Amino acid sequence: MKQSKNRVEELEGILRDGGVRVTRQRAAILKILAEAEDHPDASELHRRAKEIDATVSLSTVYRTLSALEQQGVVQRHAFENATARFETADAPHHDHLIDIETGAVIEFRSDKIEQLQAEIAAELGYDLVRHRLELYCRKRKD
Amino acid sequence: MKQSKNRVEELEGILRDGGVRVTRQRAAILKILAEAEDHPDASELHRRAKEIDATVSLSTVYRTLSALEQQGVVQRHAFENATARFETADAPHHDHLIDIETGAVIEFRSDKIEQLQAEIAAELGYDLVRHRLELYCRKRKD
DNA sequence: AGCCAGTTGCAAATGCTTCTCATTTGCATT
DNA sequence: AATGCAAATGAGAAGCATTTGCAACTGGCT
Ligand SMILES: [Mn+2]
Ligand SMILES: [Mn+2]
Ligand SMILES: [Zn+2]
Ligand SMILES: [Zn+2]
Repeated sequence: MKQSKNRVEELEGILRDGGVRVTRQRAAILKILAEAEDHPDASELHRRAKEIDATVSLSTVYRTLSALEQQGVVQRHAFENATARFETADAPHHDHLIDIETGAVIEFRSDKIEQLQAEIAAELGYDLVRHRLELYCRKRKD
Repeated sequence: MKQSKNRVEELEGILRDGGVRVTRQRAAILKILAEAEDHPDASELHRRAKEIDATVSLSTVYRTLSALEQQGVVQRHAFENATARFETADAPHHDHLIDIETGAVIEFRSDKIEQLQAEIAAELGYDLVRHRLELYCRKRKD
């Protein structure tokens, strides 16, 4: 709670510095994003944001998410046949494992894979700018 | 040319065996798919298929692609903000590098990465069913 | 307090993909 | 070769997530 408040102020600062106004609606969306521990989509964020400020419209959620994405504050994910999902970009880079039975999203990180990807790109004459790695899995039956 | 003809007949056989009728339209779409050396989207496949059979409709392209996908004959890819792209599933598994400047798609395969992915899933208590790995790159300036 | 470009809500538009339905067709059977 | 019928087709409508146009509002700076 304390930290998420600081987080929100930090995010608001980033916006202001980027010449973006911190409106009532954006403050609500930022708070929701900072508090989120999952990977909500726009309509879920809208539902949550309305609890703070009932006037927030879905358009503004989308517009704000796009703005935050451009500022590098938020990351957008497009998992297999699903609507776009979002998370704040404060945590260090990680990839996702999706439980194809429940839809649960689990984060992981493999430095080896990260390195191999850069090597592959280099071998092909490219610089790796970003990547997408998603593991679609089923819980192991033991 | 010779091989692609055989490939088409092979594909038609797979369809027939799966209880799917081989229509004029589907034959055209299969031929186009077998000949394709890139990763065309539905509308591009439609454009190409019409050169063989002008009556093919975009609806049928989509319907046929879905059918072929279910039969495991075709694979669908959803690259970053782009329409779905397709390729036949006869080649061994590989992942893709996308040139973010030109849109070019380059195929690659890393057995190390493939193995690491399975290991990561296992460590988290899951069986890896399928995955998606895309490298978004820029050509190296030397 | 006053200004004004940035922001908003709403509704309409967008773009890809899927669906509906009347009509046609593949193909197994005579 | 003719028949029967479920599967497949074309055309357009519908679906759905996301974006956009616009008139009204407002954050943040004088
Ligand atoms: Mn995450
Ligand atoms: Mn490929
Ligand atoms: Zn990664
Ligand atoms: Zn792979």
